[in-house]
Amino acid sequence: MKIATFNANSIRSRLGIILAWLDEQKPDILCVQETKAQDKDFPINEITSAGFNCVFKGQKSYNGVCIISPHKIENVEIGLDDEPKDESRIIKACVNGINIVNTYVPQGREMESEHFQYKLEWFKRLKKYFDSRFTPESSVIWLGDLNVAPEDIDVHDPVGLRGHVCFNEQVTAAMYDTMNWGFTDLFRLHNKDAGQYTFWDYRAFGSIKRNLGWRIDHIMATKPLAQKCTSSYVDKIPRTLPQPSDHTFLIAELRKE
DNA sequence: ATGGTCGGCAACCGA
Repeated sequence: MKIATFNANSIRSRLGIILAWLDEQKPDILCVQETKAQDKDFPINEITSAGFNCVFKGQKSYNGVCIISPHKIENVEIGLDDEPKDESRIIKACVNGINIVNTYVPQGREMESEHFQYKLEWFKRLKKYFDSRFTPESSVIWLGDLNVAPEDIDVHDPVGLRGHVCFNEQVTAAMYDTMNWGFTDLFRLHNKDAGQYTFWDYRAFGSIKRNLGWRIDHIMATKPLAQKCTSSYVDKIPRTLPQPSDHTFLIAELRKE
């Protein structure tokens, strides 16, 4: 069982990359965030023509999430339970008996802003969401762009970046609190070294070449699934480049049984 | 270094 997550920053402009990756990697599940397409503009025909099922929810210009799988996608739910539902930030489905919760957590903008408080609150609401549907003994994968780098080893400059909306004590506590409901970080389970990133801010000069990265995308699993996880790693496109890259797929592999 | 660059979408917003 191969499960992956990818922040597309527009699924339409990354469709070629996604279809090539699906064809090559043949994952069981690919979750995408920041599809940036309204439902009427979502490239569903291209994806189904490639042999995949896909459920999605988007909005104009921003956000947007989807779940892609060659398998049957069942029990789809969109949005959080209370208002604002943020329908284009969370989509849930069941694939081969595994519950998949794909989230695009609000970025937060500035520490002092209401948007950051909203981000902290979002993690609390997500914990309730898990609590109302599952138990820690259920088979649940929670993955996506969580917009949090929890540890010093998850950013290129822990001193300079401390206090950023994606790297501070409060936001880490908020993420851990939701994780403590019953999730294990599958990537950290298999990788203890620093400097393993999933995101490079292209606004920073030469961020990719200089490897100014962040690990803000995650794949979490409840205990029963974490026990079956054999590996987790970041797949970088294009592969001709050294370590950092433009596009990163975070992958976790689970034993079938 | 308080900018930088993308993408959506049609003036700026968001990351």
